[in-house]
Amino acid sequence: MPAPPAPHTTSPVDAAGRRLTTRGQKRRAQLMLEGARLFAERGYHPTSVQEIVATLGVGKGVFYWYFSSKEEFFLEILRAAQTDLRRRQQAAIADETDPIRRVELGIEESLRWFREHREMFNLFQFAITQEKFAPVLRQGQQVAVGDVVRHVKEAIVEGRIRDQDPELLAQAIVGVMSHLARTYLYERDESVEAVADGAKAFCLHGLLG
Amino acid sequence: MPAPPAPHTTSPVDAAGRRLTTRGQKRRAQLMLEGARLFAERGYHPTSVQEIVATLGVGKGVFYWYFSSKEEFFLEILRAAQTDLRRRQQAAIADETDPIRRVELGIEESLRWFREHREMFNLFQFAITQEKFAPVLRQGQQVAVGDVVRHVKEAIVEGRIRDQDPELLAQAIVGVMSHLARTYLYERDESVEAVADGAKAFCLHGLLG
Amino acid sequence: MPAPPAPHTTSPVDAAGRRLTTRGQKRRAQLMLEGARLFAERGYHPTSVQEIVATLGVGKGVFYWYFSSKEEFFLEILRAAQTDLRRRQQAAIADETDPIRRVELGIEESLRWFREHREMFNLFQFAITQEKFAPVLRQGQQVAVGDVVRHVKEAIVEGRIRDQDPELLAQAIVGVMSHLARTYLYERDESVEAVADGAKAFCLHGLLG
Amino acid sequence: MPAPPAPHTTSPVDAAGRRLTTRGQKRRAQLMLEGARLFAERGYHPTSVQEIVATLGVGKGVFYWYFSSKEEFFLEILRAAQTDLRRRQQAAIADETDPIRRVELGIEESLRWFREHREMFNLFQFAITQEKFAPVLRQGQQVAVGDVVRHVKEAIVEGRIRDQDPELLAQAIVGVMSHLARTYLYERDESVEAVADGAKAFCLHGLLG
DNA sequence: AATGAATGAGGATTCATTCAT
DNA sequence: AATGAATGAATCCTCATTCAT
Repeated sequence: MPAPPAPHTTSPVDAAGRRLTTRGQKRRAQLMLEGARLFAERGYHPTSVQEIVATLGVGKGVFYWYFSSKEEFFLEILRAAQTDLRRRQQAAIADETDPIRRVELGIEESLRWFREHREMFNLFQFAITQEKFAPVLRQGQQVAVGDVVRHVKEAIVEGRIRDQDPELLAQAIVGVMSHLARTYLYERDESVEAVADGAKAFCLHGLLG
Repeated sequence: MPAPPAPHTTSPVDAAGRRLTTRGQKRRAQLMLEGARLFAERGYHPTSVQEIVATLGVGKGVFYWYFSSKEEFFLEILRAAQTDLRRRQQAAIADETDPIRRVELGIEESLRWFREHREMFNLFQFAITQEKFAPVLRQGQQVAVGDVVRHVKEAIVEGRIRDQDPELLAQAIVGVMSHLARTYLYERDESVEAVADGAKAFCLHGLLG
Repeated sequence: MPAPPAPHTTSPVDAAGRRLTTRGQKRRAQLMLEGARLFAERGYHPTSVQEIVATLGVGKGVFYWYFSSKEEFFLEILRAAQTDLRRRQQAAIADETDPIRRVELGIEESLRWFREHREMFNLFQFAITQEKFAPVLRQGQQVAVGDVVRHVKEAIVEGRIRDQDPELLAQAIVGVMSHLARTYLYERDESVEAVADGAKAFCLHGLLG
Repeated sequence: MPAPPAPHTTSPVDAAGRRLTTRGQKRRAQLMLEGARLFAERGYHPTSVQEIVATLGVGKGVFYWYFSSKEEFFLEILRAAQTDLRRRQQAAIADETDPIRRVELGIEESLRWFREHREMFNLFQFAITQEKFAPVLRQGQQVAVGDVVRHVKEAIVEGRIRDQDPELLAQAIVGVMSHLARTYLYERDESVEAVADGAKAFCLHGLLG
């Protein structure tokens, strides 16, 4: 199966929708990086636009040149992160044909990504609780679940997984992964491999298996 | 095994630590109920103290008579909810001696509680993302995990569960439960029983079992 | 010259003008004492009625039983202090016939009183700057100046003081006294005697004398 | 003796420490002028930031663009006034070599300054009673006293003033001056010259001289 | 005489956003 | 593209005062 085409990402634009120069793209990216960091550290509401631009040593005008509002800015961060995470997952399983291995590789790569993007975990978790942001999050998660569902279905067809609701299984996997990521990756700073092994074992065999 | 004594909850006090009259206790509870509802609906930061008291038709001073700050108020809500959830879990498993059944009953009862207290789910989720509130949440979750760990250990001793890190197993269960609660209980409004069955099956047997 | 009759102090009343029981008088005095202390320590505005009653461990109702408002309460404190100071000055000079000695004794006794009532100094100073309270203060100071003026006039008649505006001299004396009290009595904690000697020397001879 | 160089005043900055444009400096000065006026008229606490900005017809944000807090704003006013007063005193005595004349010129010029800056007198008086502001005031007063002390010492060396504690003398002079300023300059609206003459006479000769 | 509870106007401060330059 | 300045609604919280009991 060929790797799916890279998701069509719209090229970065300013608040008025104009395409950006190279320098402009750098600024925009800088803002999003810094914003994600600060939002993760202190929360969305407690972080002011002022703080974000001050950290970069620029004026407030810059922010509103690139983003139409704080809310849109945050959404943009969420979207970009989801896109990036998905790309990484896809790349990780591209060469694997065994559906169960694909699930395992997906878990591993996801944990690796979350390890590298600590900030985003809290941001996702927060976003899901706010009506304004939840839709974007849900959509992204649905995509991720959809990916897993495909593998699970394949494995059910092959008779390697009991015949159950594939989506429920996929959701459960996502639940295990994200909770273990928070607990072991962030709170206890354990290695991706250790956590991934635990997650894979539990997801495949449960308590009794 | 006798039901454990109800945890000694300190009697409600006002912002200055004075004990409350019956009327006062009622007001305090009213505020917390309404506060939880509003925080869940619109978020902690977007909900103002003004809105909370306005909903009850009382003056702003009332709020600060009972709570020293909005932050403390929120913490109080979190603590009370955790205490209540735990009480319910304990009560549900009190008469069961089989450790694996205990885990199952715990899952069921937790989902039932979350179904009845929709508001609290989002609140917990949000709280865990904010440094100010996370400690309280983590502590409560640690207690819950500790409960599960005890059952799992027992079952490992009895040779009914493979010998693995009991805490990791417990954490995975919590992860499954909370993610399924969000997805199926809240977003899709399914029945507690259906979700509980799915959760139990996954937790006990995993994908392959 | 006979000692003037003790100033007719109206007997203490509650906020509605009713005469007080012995116990009531004690409470009232307690409140004023504590209020003066707190007002001096943190300022009039920054000190809340709540704090005053809390220090005495009583409810807010008590305060409003005895005083009709915070403002009136403060005025009452000022009046009582002025009355007390004057009584002490009068008593100190009662037996002295030499007008210049009388001025000296007045300076000494005033400094002694201020030493014993540190709180009141700041309160007076503050009150004089607020339009609401200044009239009471001015009136009290005018009385004090009037006392000195009488002695000075007498001394001028006797030819012992140069013929100048007696009030200006009296005011100057008051200025010296209060500034030296602040600087040496409070800020540097020197003895009443030392400060009094300095004040007397300066007031009698000036720089050149 | 050449006039000392004007004290190096740091150029005005906004609340975050950034240097200001010409327009910004004007605004900042405007705010301080208006603030001093209002604080003097109604007191520090009874005057709200809202009132200050409303008087200038600007938004509340303007205030916090230039000053980090109401407290800091007040301190800034105090500091600026003290600096200005000192500059005037220095300028007034620059060309005079006789130490006693210097004291006299200092008294005169100070009274003139206070006449022109009625607002500041009350502000100083108030500030000295509040722990938050007193340090700044005391420091300024210490500088003023130090100036006088120098002249007095010189005069003592020349044998023109009796050998006494020069600082006590200086403090007494300050006391006379400020009390007479309040009484005659403000309450009775007399001329600077008349008050200055009275003050000088008293300070040089005292009652008896 | 006294308390706990309530009121609600008002205070300092923040902050997303806009605008002139 | 970017800045400094400005806006003003909204926020949390305080506090003098009142009231029912």
